[in-house]
Parts: sequence; structure tokens; C-alpha cells
Amino acid sequence: MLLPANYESLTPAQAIACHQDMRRHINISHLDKPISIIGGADISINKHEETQYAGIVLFTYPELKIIGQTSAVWRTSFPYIPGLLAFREVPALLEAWNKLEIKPDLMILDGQGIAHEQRMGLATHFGLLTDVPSIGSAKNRLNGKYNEPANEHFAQSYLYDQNEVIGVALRSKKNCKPIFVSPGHKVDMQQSIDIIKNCIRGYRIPEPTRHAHNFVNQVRLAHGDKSNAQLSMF
DNA sequence: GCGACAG
DNA sequence: ATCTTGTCGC
Repeated sequence: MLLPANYESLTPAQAIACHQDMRRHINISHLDKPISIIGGADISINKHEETQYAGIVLFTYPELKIIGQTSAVWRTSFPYIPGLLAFREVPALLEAWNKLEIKPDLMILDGQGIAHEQRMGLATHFGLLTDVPSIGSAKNRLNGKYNEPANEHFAQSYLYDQNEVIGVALRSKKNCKPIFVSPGHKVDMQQSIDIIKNCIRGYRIPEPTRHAHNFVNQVRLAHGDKSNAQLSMF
């Protein structure tokens, strides 16, 4: 596929054209290779700055013991645009990815996989660039229609775009809104659902992305983010 | 024109 | 995404 030298200067129209080219290489099929290491990734930012703190946490699977982590500080001016999140977050995530001594068998990203208008959500985009199996686990829906899953642990309801199943609304925890799971690359729908279920440990968010989120947040604060300082002088 | 809209 | 106090429900 033909990739832009840098994502910074892309116009939204060029980014969408890039997605159209990349989508031809998406491979949604069963992953036969056994999974022993899973990685979770996320980014933390200061609302009013362009600095991004990206991080990846590695876990043994299915035990989910943390065995490593890397982080990276990046800067981007590409804005958040629904549907084009990958162009804003992937560069920073790749920086953290390149620092990993050991690469995981599969990655879980905080966003959509193929549950995207061009089937090019963050997880799919990242999977294509790194050639690693990936799954998208989003806290909110971006594309597709679904019926509200029953209020029971692991109740689920498929996400449809026309007649195509592009993901699933999964009730990862009773009395909590569902999460939206979709395969990213080199893994199939059922496998994605099963893996995410195996990563739930009493919280709404699966452990890999939950820990990655906490990790990058700490990295940001430790790096000197003053935005959270309290005005307690008086 | 209006509503929807991952992080 | 980030910040934040109280509030509601299992």
C-alpha cells in the first residue's frame, strides 16, 4: 500500500483516500497461531496541548500478568476528527511499538477495528502498519446499528452496517453500558469477542487497554503536566 | 438543513 | 481525550 511520508500534512480528503487504499489489504480471518502475549495500547493528552503520551503494556495470555511496557512522547497537530482517529494517534503508538523488545502476538487498541465507515478504525490501521493481529475495543459506537444487549454479564448484540456484521456491543459488566468490539486485522469476529471476554476482570474495560490507559496517564503526569494543578493558594 | 460523531 | 462533585442504583 502507498503510505504518506507523514500524517501531519494530510487533509481530511487525503486521509480518506489513504484509507480507501489501505482497506484493500485488511485481512479478517482466523488467527491460527497460539496467543501467549497480548499488548494493550492507549494515548493520554492534555486537552489544550499537542503533546501525546503513548504507551503499550504487555501481558501473558490468558493469565494476564504484566511482563513489560514502553512509552513515547510525541507531538501532533492532526486534530481529532471522527473517522480519522488513526491519523492522529497511530504515529505516537508506532513510536512506543518500536521500543518494544518483544512484540506481542496480538494487540488490543482503544478504538474501533472494522466497525468503521471504511473499515479502517484505529485498530485496523495499526494492525496493517505493524502487520500484527489486532482488535478494537471502543467505549462508544462510531458506526453501525445495534439493539441494546440485555443487562446481563456478557450479553451481546451485533453491530450492523447494512447487512454486514462489523462488530458487537458487549455487556462486559452488568449495569454498565456495553463496549464495542470489532476485529482489527488478522483475526476474526468470534475470536475477537472470545479474546476480549477472556481479558475482562471485573471491570467494564478489558485489562490490556485499562492498564494501558492508567499507564499513559501516569506517564503524562510524571512528565510535568501542570494542567491538573489545584489553585489552592487561598 | 439537521443530527451523529472512536479518542 | 481530560476535569470534576454529587448522585443514583445494584
